[in-house]
Amino acid sequence: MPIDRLAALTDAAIDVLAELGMRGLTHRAVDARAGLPQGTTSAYFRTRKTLIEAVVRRLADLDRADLQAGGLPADAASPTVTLDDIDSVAAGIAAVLDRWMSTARNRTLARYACLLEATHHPELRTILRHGDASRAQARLMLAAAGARHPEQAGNHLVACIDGLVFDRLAGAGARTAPPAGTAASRADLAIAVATLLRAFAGPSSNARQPTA
Amino acid sequence: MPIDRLAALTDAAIDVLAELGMRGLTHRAVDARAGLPQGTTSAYFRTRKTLIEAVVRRLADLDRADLQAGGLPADAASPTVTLDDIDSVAAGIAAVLDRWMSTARNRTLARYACLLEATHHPELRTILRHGDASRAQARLMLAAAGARHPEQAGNHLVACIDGLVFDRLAGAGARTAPPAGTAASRADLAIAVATLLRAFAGPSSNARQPTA
DNA sequence: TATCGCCTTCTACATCTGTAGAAGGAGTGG
DNA sequence: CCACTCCTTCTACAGATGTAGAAGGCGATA
Repeated sequence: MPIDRLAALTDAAIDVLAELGMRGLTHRAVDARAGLPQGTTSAYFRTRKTLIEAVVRRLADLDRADLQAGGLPADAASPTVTLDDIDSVAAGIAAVLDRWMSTARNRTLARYACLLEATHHPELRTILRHGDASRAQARLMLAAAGARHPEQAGNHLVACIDGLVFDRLAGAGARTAPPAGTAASRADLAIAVATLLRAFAGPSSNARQPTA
Repeated sequence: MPIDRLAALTDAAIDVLAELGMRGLTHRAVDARAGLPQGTTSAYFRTRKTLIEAVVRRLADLDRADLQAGGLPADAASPTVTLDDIDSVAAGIAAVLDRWMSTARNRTLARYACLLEATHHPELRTILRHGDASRAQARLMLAAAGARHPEQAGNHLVACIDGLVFDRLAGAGARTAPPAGTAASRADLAIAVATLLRAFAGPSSNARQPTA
């Protein structure tokens, strides 16, 4: 099983997923998209489930590589990023997000499709731990900044940032927000992210703790 | 075309969509779910596209009804809600969100599936203006609270709140956050929403404006 | 009551999809 | 040169799916 063949197939599958949706993800569609003869995908992934699992695994791998390339340690063992200059941190995060929405648009859309799929296929959830590394980073950042409940605040922060991305890709933001890949998009995102960082790092996020 | 029959079919379709995903949404599956004889859905919605459009329309209708029942004016002509007591406003919003994730879970999941679908079917986007009313409300609230760029801040706010919901339904929050429908869930959501309201209403969200 | 129109239900069928296995071919070791 | 193995490609086929139209039933109207 040549590894480049597998990568080509799973990458094609990710594109198909992004462009045709979960419904369009078929063995034959992946063959066509990859420019490989019919039957190839079926030979490598005998069942559809294995195909989807391969996609999910590949998404996780690509995300990990992405994080490392962006300078953030994926294992979160070393807290490199601090909140000394919130605006520059926000700008960095905004740049990553903007790439997710432009260059890596298909990958991001495919990930959302898989997240939705994991809702009724729990076995995907163990692989698709999207954002786990980001979450760990966020926790460390917020803890270092003095947040009183960094775990909770980190979860909220990452969920909100994800919401910004989803909104621009699939929600109303697709109409209203500046188009991805532009400086305006990054600026708008940076404003939102900076606001979030300040909010969740500051004392206002510690007003109360859930009582139950 | 009896209206109750149509409603039964589209409601069943929403359930199918939430439980089986876009791939499982077939005429026959809707028949089965609705407990109606095979061929019924096919008779009412000759093509699959009309079925999906009916689902999207129904989702929009249900959302509108939901907002009105919740006391928020759907047309946003009258700004009833102010930010005088942020915590109580946040608690109210949290209650609505928690209902979306428990009682109305299927509907919410179906909406996300349709949003993703609208990515490659633009004609759905005109119908599925999810959150438009909420956005208008948010703008008014933030403007009344003195935000400098209420339009932008409102968009960010609604996107973030949606992110909180999506995270709990399909993301990591499904594992980490307190289960929907409980007081703990509402409390946790209320903390996050209050933080967001304070952040986007306050001056910190007005640090800069996109330059382009 | 007979006829008509409409709503419902059933059936047909071409196409698509998932999955398995056969056929072909290139490289390797004897 | 032959046999063997593995990878690739092709073909088969059962079942699902989208869609159209026929058959059946039921109330209204003359």
